[in-house]
Order: sequence, then structure tokens, then C-alpha cells
Amino acid sequence: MPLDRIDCDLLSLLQKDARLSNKELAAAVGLAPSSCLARVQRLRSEGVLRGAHAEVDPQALGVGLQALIAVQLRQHSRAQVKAFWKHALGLPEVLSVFHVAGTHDFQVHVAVRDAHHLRDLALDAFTTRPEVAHIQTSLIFEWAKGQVMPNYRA
Amino acid sequence: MPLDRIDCDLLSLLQKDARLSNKELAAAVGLAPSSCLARVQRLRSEGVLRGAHAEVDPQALGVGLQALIAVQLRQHSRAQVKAFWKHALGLPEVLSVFHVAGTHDFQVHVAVRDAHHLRDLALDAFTTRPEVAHIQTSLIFEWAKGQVMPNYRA
DNA sequence: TTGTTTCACGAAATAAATTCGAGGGATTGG
DNA sequence: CCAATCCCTCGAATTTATTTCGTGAAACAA
Repeated sequence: MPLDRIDCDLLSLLQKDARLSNKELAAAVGLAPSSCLARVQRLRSEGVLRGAHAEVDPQALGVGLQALIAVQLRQHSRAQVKAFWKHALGLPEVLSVFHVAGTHDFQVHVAVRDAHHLRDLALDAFTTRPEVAHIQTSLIFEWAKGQVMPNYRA
Repeated sequence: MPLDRIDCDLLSLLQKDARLSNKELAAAVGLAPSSCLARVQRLRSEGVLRGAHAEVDPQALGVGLQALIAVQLRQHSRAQVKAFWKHALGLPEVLSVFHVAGTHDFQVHVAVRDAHHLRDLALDAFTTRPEVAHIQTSLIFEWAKGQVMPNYRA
């Protein structure tokens, strides 16, 4: 199941705007709506297309500050890694979690109300955890996402 | 323009699954389809809902490796920051860019084919840049996104 | 009270998604 | 070389959803 050029175009278009109608999509890739639909359904059933998520304005939700929190664990046992992973993903303030190799073990992207909230979060949800040895918080000035996942199969 | 409980429910549902039909959405929040549509349209026109993006399987696109590249600039002039920002966002390998305050100036999330590709990217697109003083690359073992942007207005 | 605003509803009109049968190439096997 | 098969496409018909619009009820202000 290789991806041909039309599949790639579909993936690219839907990553930029998942609300494109099947009709618009079909026109954009030069296919009849029924053929286009069949392709998109195939991509979904194969797991290449995993879903779609709406993007909301953080400020409208009262998010005034975002930060990256670098976390170092005390030990690198599988149990501790898993425990922290689950804990972090369960916090409402957490937007995403990276488990990384390097000087730190995790980078956690958080969205908070303000500096006060960030301090409380760091102290209550990170520093006090038994598996956490050390954290280092970096304020985010600006944050942007690339348009699409690169495609190395093209 | 305050967000009431129904607005928040809509935002939450659409962040989890932007492909929900208006009909399903209406049923989920207990509104008639026409009323639900009016709310979603209002949220869009107000800029609270910014759009929707499909999620694709990185492996299906030949992405075998992801990394976080921490970047330190030589100087912290506005010109250098802006230059690097634009450069990074223009690279196809870049998924997102964080401009941060702290020991580093940027964290760049990249998706590459393999270790070779990562080395080439680091050397050709980061280290050789005039405004870059130093980089530190961290392999990503695992990466997960939280479900929704937290809502501090509720 | 009275006027005004806001919001939800449902029916009708419009438009879209989805199903299905059939035809055109290309590849495979005889 | 021919025939059979497969894969993908198309377009019309059907089903389903989106969108528009007029109405009316509740909340609020004067």
C-alpha cells in the first residue's frame, strides 16, 4: 500500500484544513467526489489518517502563558518513566509531553493562566513528585507549528 | 463575548474530533442542529475556533525519527531571532518551533527519516547558520499530545 | 408594564456525502 | 497475441446533512 501523488496531496490538504468538504477535496486533486471519498476512507481505515482536531485560540480560554518544563528523573527505570508519563498526560495544563534522550528525560509543554499558576504547577505537580530529581522551566515567547508532516515516501 | 457551558463543550468536543457532524455535535450538547450551527459559526467568526487539522501517522510517511533541537543564538538581537524563526519554519522537517526564555533560545521539533538525515539536518540547516552559536539535539523516544487546551474561563 | 434583545426551535430549501453499477486501462497468464 | 483479471475511475441516484429563515419564548431594561 504505497501512497501515490494523489494520496499525498490529500494528506497535505487535510493537514492544512481538515474542514475541506469532500467535494472541494476532489476538485483540488482532480478526482470525482466518489473516487476521492474512497481514497480518504481507505487512508482512514489503514490508519494513515488518524483523525482531526480543532485548533482554538489559547487567549480566548484564559491561557496567558505557556512554558516548556524540562524534567530530570532520579532514576531511569521503566517504572519511573511510565509513572511520570502517565502523571503528566493526566494534568489539564499539559499540552504535550516529549520523552527524550539527553541531559533531560522529558520536555513538557504546558499552558497556564499566569506566572502564579505556573509556579504552583511546577511546585505541586512536578517538583513534589518522588520520581522527579530536577526541573527547569522555560517561558515560551512564541510558538508556531509547521504546516504538514514531511513526506519521505513521495 | 463570554463562553458559556455549551460553547466550552463544543470547543472540547471539536478539539477531540473535528470531524463530528453538526448533527452529532448538536445532540452531544443538547441543542437543535440549527442552534448548534449558529454557535459554531459564531465561535469561528470570533476567532476562538481557528480551524482544524488532520493528524497523520508519521511512520506511514517515512518518518522514522523525531528530535528536539535546542538552539542558542550568538546574539539576542531582534533581527537574529526573527531570521532564525523564519528559517526554521521554512524547513520541511520542522514540526514546530518554540521561542523560549532560558538557557536556550529555541526548541525545534523536527521529523526526519533516520539518524543520517538528522545529522545532515543539524549540520546543514542549523550549525552552519551565522546566527546560531550552539545546538543540542535530543532524540525523542515517545511523544503524546494532551486532549484539549485547558479552559480557565469556565 | 412595555419595548428590546437574545436565543432556541423546526420546517423547507439547498447542498453534500454515500452507494452502486459499469466502463476503461494496465498487468498477468495462457 | 489474445483473453481474463484487477484496479481504479466515473456519474447518476439515493440518502443524509447543512443552511436559511420565520416564529416564539425567556431575560432584561426602562
